[in-house]
Amino acid sequence: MALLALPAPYDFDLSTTRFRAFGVDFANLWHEGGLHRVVDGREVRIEAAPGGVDVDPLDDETRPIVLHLLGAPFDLTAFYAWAAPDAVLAELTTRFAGLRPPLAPDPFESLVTSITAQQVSLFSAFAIRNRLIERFGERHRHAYAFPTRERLARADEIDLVGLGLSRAKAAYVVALARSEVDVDALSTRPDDEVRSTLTALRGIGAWTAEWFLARHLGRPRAWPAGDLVLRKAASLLYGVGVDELGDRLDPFQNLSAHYLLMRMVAAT
DNA sequence: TACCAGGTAAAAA
DNA sequence: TTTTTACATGGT
Repeated sequence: MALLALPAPYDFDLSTTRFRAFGVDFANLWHEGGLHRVVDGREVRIEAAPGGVDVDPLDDETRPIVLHLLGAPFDLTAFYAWAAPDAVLAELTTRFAGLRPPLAPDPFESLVTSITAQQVSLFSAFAIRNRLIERFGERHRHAYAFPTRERLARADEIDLVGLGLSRAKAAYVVALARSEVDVDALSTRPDDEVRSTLTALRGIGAWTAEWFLARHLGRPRAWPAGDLVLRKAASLLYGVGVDELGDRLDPFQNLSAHYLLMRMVAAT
């Protein structure tokens, strides 16, 4: 076990809320106060520590992936300074100081996770996704490795329907796995090209493409305007439409979205 | 029991 | 071209 430093401020428990708030997450498993995830075939445990997190094992293989998982690329200092004049965000950046949104380490996993979350409640989505992970993923000591693209490419749509996906979503997932699209290559493409490439695929609309930009690539200006909770936040906290709010939050739409969502999850 | 939930594509108008 | 509908499960 070794210390992995993260830029201050960093609140590990707050930042990992997503992995617990909607039920158990088999791929990002909370166990005895730590986060367990399979990285390159090995289960890694991450727990809070002064100045960052303790990671076991920490080496050249796990370090860059864990840093990405924990949202290290985000510049919270610049965001907080920029947010100060905005009454809503000033309050949220104080209340949720150290919230660093996690980033999905794998592009295929990020897309499949979003597809399972389309339309249905996140409690429902997590339950269905866990069954998908259990059926097609690989179990380690505690956490599961998320199903690989190769494994899902060989899957039968009917089996995915049996796990609770709609017939349409089952077809989206299998077709995505079998497609020719190089999802890893998207990381070097500009936002608009990522959007157009992804939305050309069946089952991936603007909402899913935008969350890919936000939660996998960590692009600062990603703004899932179609998101139901963001729409509620725009109306409730700002009294404006979600598109107008997106313009107002430029160039920190992504971090703003995460702080607004945390506010909505935390209620009141 | 019904209805809604961090959408999307296809059908109908 | 714009509007409506089907979809599947979990929580309330």
